[in-house]
Amino acid sequence: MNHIINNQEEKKTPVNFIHQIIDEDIRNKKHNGTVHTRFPPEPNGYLHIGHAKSICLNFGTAQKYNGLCNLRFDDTNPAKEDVEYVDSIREDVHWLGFDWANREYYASDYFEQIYEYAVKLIAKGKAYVCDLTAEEISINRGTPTKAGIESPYRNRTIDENILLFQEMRAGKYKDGEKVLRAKIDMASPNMHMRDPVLYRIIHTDHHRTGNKWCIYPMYDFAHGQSDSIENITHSICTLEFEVHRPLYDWFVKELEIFAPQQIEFARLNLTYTIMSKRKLLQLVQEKLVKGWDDPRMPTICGLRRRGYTPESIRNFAEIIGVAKRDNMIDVALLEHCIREDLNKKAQRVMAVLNPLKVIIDNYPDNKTEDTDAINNPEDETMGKRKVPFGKEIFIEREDFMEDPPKNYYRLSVGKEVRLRYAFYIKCLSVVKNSQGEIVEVHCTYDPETKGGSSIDKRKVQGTIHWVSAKDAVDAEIRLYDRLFTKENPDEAEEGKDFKSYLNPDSLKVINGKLEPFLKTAMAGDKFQFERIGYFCADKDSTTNKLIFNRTLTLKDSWAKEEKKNK
RNA sequence: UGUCCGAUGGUGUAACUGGCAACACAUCUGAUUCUGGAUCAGAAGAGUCUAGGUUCGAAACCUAGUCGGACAACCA
Repeated sequence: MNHIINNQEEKKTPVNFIHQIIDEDIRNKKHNGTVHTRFPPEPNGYLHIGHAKSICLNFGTAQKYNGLCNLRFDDTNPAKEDVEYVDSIREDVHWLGFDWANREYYASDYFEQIYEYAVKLIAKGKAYVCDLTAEEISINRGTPTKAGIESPYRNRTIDENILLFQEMRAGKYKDGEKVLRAKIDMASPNMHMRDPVLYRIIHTDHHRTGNKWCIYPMYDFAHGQSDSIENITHSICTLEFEVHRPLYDWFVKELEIFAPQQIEFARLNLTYTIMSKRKLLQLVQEKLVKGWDDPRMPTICGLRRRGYTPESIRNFAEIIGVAKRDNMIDVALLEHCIREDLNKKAQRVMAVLNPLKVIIDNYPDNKTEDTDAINNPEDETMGKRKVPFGKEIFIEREDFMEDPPKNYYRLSVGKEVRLRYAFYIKCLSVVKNSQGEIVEVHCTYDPETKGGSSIDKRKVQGTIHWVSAKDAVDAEIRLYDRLFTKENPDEAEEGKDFKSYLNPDSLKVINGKLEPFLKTAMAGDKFQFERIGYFCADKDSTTNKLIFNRTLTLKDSWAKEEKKNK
């Protein structure tokens, strides 16, 4: 029985093309049916939602096929890399919910082995030391439509090459003076096969190997070999490496080592978001955001601070699928994923962000009482709490209107609404200041409606949230919105760049009134402020100052309605 | 005037590998509701880039074209 259900479920979930390839490999008993993947970040920046897609794919694939997934740092360029990034990457992958046990590897762990591979290539007459400058090499490489020309150093003897390469390693030469190149084909239609550089000289300390090396392998000469050393069966990467695959395979063949299979998929693009590490770094360095973990950033740490859950991000990665065509996914889908998750989990609470004072004229002057509020209507096990009620309360300014449109359910003079979990109140009058702004609303309450329902079952159209003025807790609320105003900020018009489309309203800081339950909120705690949105306590909070980040608003069909009428 | 890759509703992903396009998001109705949330029911929206071909039958296979992307760091 169980079996049948599982089968049906499997049919329902579409199998992406990578898993189809793996299924086929397993059928053919390739690698004895085992699957071993890796997630290979370069520690030169923080991970973002695009990496999350890759992480979920690599670790998820290993899980699905009962295989393993390594975490491997691709640290072959000491000039750009740093331990700060290593630490953040570790933290983010863990937070997303994946574990690599003791399989934390570094390409730099393999430098000695990779060096030996290079020597082997030289010995086979398949690599040579070249004295051309970077610029000369670039010119000689030709263009995609024009063949390159061979380096004058291409035909050095094997012995000479071995010696020179040893000397490079020994530090005899300055940065840029010599490189080791593969000897392949300067006329290849694939630019990457035109005698690519294998090793370059960089006299810079490496975050792990210190000053042990002054020559470092290039990506192409390190990545595939690292995969091979780790017995990676399926080396999953993004589309731009597709043209590198012939070179990847060439090294494996010439070196006669274990052959992983490189498979490429399309990277994630999100509307109203930039994903380039370089551009994200620019936002941080130019202080256009407050750091890598600014809640507006698409970084994992930014999303975490914004209030996203790992589950929601994993679910998102699952839903968007994996394919080879370029894509631009609507952020609304990401937002749907977090709403769906938080709706099930978030503690409900009442908070007033734009307070308007309401005085209940017929409520006894010094009385206070508790009302019972449900913590999460989606999850009974979360129980109830007490919310204090009194003569003076705050309600949301938007929940009162002097001349409301016909389908306005909320409070206005002469109308009755329900205060959530408390009483029905009816508005009598308003008090205005000299500018004509409403400063107070006077109401009467019906003592027979405690808890929020009346004995006579009379209907009220609206239910609004409130906070007892006397008991309210003040808090700073950071209202975040999308960082860019343009769907694709990378597609800049003439004379503009992505920064021209930064949303000036991506952060608004206000002060709100919260129900006292929130007093003890800890950084990272997530709540639904009823009728407003999802919020989470920020790490900037202190014992005497609470700070909340808005993760996102609730869906608001009234706002939609209002927009339509305009 | 190169090589490689791709093209299915607004967006993304499917289609048991040849049997007349499904799911999710978004959109719009309606029901329901002590959150204008959630939930439930429903609607609209593509005939699969184009042209040929193979076939009883093509989104799928073949050919040509069109459009889009990647590739000319001593970056990854």
